[in-house]
Amino acid sequence: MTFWISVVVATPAHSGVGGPLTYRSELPLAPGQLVRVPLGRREVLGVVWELLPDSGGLTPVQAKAVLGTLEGLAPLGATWRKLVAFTAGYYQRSLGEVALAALPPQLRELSTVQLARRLKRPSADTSTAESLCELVALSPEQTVALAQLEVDPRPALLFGSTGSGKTEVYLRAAARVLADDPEAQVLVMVPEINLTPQLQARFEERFVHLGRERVVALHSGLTPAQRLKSWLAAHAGVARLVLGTRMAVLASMPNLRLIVVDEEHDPSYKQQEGARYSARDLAVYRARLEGLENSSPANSPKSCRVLLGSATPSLESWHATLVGRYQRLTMHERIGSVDQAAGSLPTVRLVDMNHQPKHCTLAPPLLAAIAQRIARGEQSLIFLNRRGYAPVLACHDCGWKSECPHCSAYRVFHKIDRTLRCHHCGFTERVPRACPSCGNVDIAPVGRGTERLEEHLAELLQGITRPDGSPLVIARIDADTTRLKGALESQLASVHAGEVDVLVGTQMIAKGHDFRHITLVAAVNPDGALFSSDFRAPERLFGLLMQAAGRAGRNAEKGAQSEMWVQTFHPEHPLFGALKKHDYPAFAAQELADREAAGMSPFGFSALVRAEARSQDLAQGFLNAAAAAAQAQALPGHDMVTPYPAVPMTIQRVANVERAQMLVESSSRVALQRFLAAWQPVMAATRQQDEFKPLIRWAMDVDPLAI
DNA sequence: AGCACGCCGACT
DNA sequence: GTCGGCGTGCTC
Repeated sequence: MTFWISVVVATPAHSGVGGPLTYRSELPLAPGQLVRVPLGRREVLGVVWELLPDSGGLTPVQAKAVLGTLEGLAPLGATWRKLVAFTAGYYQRSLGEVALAALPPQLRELSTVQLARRLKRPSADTSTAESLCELVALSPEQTVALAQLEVDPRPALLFGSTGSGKTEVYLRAAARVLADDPEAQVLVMVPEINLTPQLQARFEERFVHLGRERVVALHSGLTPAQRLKSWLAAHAGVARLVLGTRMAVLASMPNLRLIVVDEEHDPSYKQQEGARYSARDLAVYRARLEGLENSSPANSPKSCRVLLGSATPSLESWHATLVGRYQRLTMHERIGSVDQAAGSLPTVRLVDMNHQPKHCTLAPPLLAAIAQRIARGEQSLIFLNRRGYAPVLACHDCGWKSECPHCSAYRVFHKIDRTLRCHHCGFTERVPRACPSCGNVDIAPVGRGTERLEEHLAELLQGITRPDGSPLVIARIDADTTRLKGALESQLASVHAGEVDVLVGTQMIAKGHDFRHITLVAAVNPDGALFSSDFRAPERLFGLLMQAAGRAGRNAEKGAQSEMWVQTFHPEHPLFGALKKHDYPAFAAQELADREAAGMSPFGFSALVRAEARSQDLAQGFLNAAAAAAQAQALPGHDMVTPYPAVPMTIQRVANVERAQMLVESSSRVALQRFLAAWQPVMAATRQQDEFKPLIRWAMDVDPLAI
C-alpha cells in the first residue's frame, strides 16, 4: 500500500518551493513525525505535515519515496505545528524554514543509530519529595501579584522596578504550576545568554527537588550536543523547566503550562535574521494556542499562562494593559534591605551641557562628583554607547575621513591595536601614519568612544587616590574587552570585589548585573536617541537609563546618596522629566500620545521589505516595481495599506552590497497580513523579469523594531 | 539555501 | 589540455 504525505523541508521563502512537498511511503506515517527525504541530490530532514488522500496528480516518479523515519522520537504535536504555521504565515517565511530552524541543528546530521543511543540513556531519578529551599516571606505586592495570576487568565504584565522581586514571582508561579500537575512544563525566557547562568543557578537551586535533569537551558551558547540534549528532554517532557533565549519559544514542549518572558521590552527578543519573529509576541500567541488545544472536553481543562516582566515595558505591552487585553501586576517597592533609604531609587541629576565649557566630554561638576566617590571608596559607572577610541579619524587639512571602502559608514579608530575597523563589514586596516589623501601627518580622532573616554578619565582624575592612599583603578567593559570566553565574568568579578573605582562601558553593563557598591551612574552622551529617525529610540533610551539608574545603590547602605547623572543639551525634554521622577507611566503616556498621532505601533502596523543588489537603483527599482504591480492588481487589503517609495537603508552599502527598503503601513493588522501574503508571489514574479534578475535577495520584516 | 550544470582564464 | 571562477536554475 502506498501512502501520500506532505513534508516540509528547509527551503527559504524566495526559493520557489515555499510550501510542503509531496512524498510517498509504503508505511503509514503520522503528522509531526521526523523523516529523511530526498531533495534534489541531497538527503534532508523533514517534518511530516499532513496525510494526503492521493498523489495530487504527481506520478510515482515525480513524488519520491520517504527514505526513513527518526525512530523513537515522538511526533511533534499539533500545537507545535500550529505555532510553526502561524509564525511562518505571520512573518512571511516558508513553513519548512521555520519548522526546521526550530529543531536542534544536530538532529539533521544524526544517523538513526546515533539518535537511538541518545534517546536510550535514561537519567537517574534524583528527585526528592520536598523542596530543600527555605523560602523567604513574600512582600504584600508579590502576594497580590501571585493571587491575581491565579484568578485572571489574561496575559499578565508584571511591572516592577529593578530589585522589586520579579524573579521571586516567576519562581513561585513556576513552582505552583509544577506542583499542581506532575506533567506540567514551564518555559522561562531571558533576552541574552549572558543572563542565563545567573537565573539558571537560581532556578536550579529552587527546583533541585525535581531532579537534576529537570531544569535545562536552551540557547545558542550551548554546544550542538548540549542543545540536542536539552531539546530532546523538553520534547520528551522530561525537562519540567526550560530556561532559554528567544529560540526557546519554538521548542517542542508537549505539556507547556506557563511561559515567563523576563525583560519583555528587550529588543533582542526580535530575531534579526531569517524569520524575523518576536519571541515575546509568539509567547503570548503560544500561550493562547496551548490553552485552546488542551481544553477539549475529554481532557480536564488545562490552560497555559503567560507572564511578561519589566521595569520599563514595551509600549505595546503597556498599551495592552491600558485597554484591558493584558492584566497589570504592579510592584513598586524595592526589597532586599531592611533599611528604608537603601530601598529608594537614586536621585537623577541633569547636567545642562549648554552651560558647560565647550567640547568637554565630562562636565566639571560630574567629574568632581566622581572624584568624591573615589575618595570615599565608592564606585562609579560611566555609560557611553559607542565602543572604540573615536568614531572617525579625520584630516583637518583636506577633509579626508576614515570611510570604509566597502560600506557607506566610517571606520572606527581603535587605539589599542592602532587599527581602523568597520563595525558593519569587519574590514580592518592599520591606521595610516599620514593622511592617505594629501599626505598631511596631522590626522586626528573626532568624537569619543569608550576607549578614549577611559584614557581621558585617567588624565582628568590623575592624582586622586582612594581612602587608603593607593592609586585609583579605571576599567572598561564593552564588546572589545569581553571578546574572549569568560572575560566578562572575570571583569565583573573584579568590579564586585571592589578592585575597580570607575567602570566605563557600553549598555552591555546596564543589563542584569547588580553592582552593590556603585553609588554613581552617569550617562555621558544620550542625546542621539532623542531625535533619532528610529521611532523606538526614546523608549529604548528611557529603558536603558532606568535600568542604569537601577544599578546604583541597590542594597548599599549609602542608598540615599546614590545618584544618576545625565549629561544633555536638552534638559527640558519630557523624557528626562519622567526619568527624574522614575515615572514610567508618565513617559509611556507621552510616548503613546505621540505614537497615536503618528499612527505608529501599537496604533498602526507596519512591515519593511528590504532588497539587496549590486546597485542602489536596481534594489529600489525592484521594490517600486513590485509595489506598482501590487497596486495594479488590486491585491487583497491594498485599499487599507500604504506602501511608501523605496529608500536607501540607513547604512546604504555593506560589504559592497547596496541595500534599499520600502515601508508598508496599515491601520489594520489583518489587512496588512492579507496584503503581504498576496504580495509574496507578485514579488517573486517581479524578480523573474529580466531587468531584476541580478537582484541578490529580498525579504520582509513584519513588525520591524526600527524603520 | 544547497548543489548542480555550464562556459571562460592561469597552471601542471 | 584540465582545475576552478561564480552566473542561472531546480528541488516533490
